[in-house]
Amino acid sequence: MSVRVRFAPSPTGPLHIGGVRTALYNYLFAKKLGGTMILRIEDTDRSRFVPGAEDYIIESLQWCGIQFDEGVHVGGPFTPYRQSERAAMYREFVDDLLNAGRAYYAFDTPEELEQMRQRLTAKGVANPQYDHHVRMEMQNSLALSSEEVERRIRQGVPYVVRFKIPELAEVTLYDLVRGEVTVHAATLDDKVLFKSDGMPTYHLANVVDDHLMQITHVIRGEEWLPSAPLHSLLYEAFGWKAPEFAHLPLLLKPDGNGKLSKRDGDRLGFPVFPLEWKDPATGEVSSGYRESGYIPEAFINFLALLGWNPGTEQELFSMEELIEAFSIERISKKGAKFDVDKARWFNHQYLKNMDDDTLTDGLMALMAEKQLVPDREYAKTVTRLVRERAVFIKDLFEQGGYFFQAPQHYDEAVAAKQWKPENKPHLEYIAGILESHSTADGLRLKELAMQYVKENNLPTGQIMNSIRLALVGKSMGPDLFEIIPLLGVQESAARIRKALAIL
RNA sequence: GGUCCAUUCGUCUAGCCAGGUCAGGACGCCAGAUUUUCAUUCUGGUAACACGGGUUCAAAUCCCGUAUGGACUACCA
Repeated sequence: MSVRVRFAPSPTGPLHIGGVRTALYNYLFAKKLGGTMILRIEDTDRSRFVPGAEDYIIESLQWCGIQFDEGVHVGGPFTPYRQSERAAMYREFVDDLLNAGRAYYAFDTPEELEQMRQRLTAKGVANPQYDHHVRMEMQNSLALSSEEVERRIRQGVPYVVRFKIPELAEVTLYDLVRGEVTVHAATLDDKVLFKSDGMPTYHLANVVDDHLMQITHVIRGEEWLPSAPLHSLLYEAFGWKAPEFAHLPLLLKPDGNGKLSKRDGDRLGFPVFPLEWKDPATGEVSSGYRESGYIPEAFINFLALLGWNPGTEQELFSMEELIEAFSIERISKKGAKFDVDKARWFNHQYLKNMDDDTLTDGLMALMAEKQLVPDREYAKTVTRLVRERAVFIKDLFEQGGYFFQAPQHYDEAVAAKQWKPENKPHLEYIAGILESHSTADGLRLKELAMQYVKENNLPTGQIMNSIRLALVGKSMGPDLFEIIPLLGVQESAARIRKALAIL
């Protein structure tokens, strides 16, 4: 049977990078095995629905290069792929469980539930929950007479349907990442499967849909591990073969411990979302990798290696190479802390491999935002000169802005160290050399300038750095005699004279 | 509190399943080389098997315990 996996997010907000990684691993696994990748939207909680979240999720995954064969946005043989639109079909499965005695009606109000928990806590019960200890003391079809149950249902008393955890010693399931996971069945509670609003809970819906959609492998976050035994029991109760499970380790905060959360990003200065997100209710904006200048391939490469490794020393992977190299066996069990520096390093690697034209496009766009319209060929030459200094495309402007605008001020620390009054006449003289020669011949200019420096026994470093300060405004950039021809000898000389007048 | 999961350099990790290597790589950091600066590049360095028992000639690797961390513990997913 061919492999079928699904990524099943809830449209309750922007997609977290942990979610992106889950989607990525599902995708890599499916493609590696020639399988099918499905996007299913789990929107059974109508109170948490956030407008725009579904589109955001789809756009994010698209940006990442994660493609779907079936799903809410592309259709497929198991449509609809949005659980709210599948609402009607869950009822029949609940009835099957009810008829088989594997589930029961429960009428308890939230207040009664709360009282039960308090009562158990007062009695010193370590783990107060709706389970075999208390189910016969509650308002449900196990404890009530069938006449009473029918009466309540007829009168429209709100109810939920709960799963009756079977009285087994333990439940064992095999996880592809962790091996056997065993829990004592007695510690499981009678989870709600069907809510009083007529919608299924996650537990029911995901099992039913995974079965109906013929999902072969459930690859999801570790936060689902505790409820996996319940799901396993549910498959058994339905008489269905359970899919294989793989629970992925969590993505942790870079500092301290704990699951990476929405707030960490802005607190620590890096995005936790693939795309920028504006909360429709509060208007609060959270930054995204795309807007921060990350190259999607670099982002994906970095993310893939957070919790998985190929077992070789290769670090740089295209999506195709990731697919080729991927295997669930090599997923780590340990949660991974997010490392911003490494993310930046990956971006730098990818940026270095981009061609001049693509980078020039980026620089041109940056300039346009600043109302500047440089000559494209000029911008391309600038790009060539400064590209190795850039981690992000936006750095091209940071690194090469002086090619378009003369420095507005001079770095004080550099000035204090390199700019000496006694050198001023010499700088004046070098400006003169520049003015009297052709822009085209950088090598010749360098020769002349160095010759002058040597003949007069001048400190090379001070002179050169002073010229650099005049042209660039600080101590950075390519070789001076690569800068000067591009700037033009007249402009270069003018900048030196301006600096001489000011400093 | 309870259940479950995890634990190798600061970080991501290889090595563990099939015990025997100076515990390897990458990011970061430090130093050096190059250079008129910055960056790149190159070279070198720093730095880890959570702890305690056991099994064994030999344990990062197998077993037990402890500690620490995390997830879950809703009519949320």
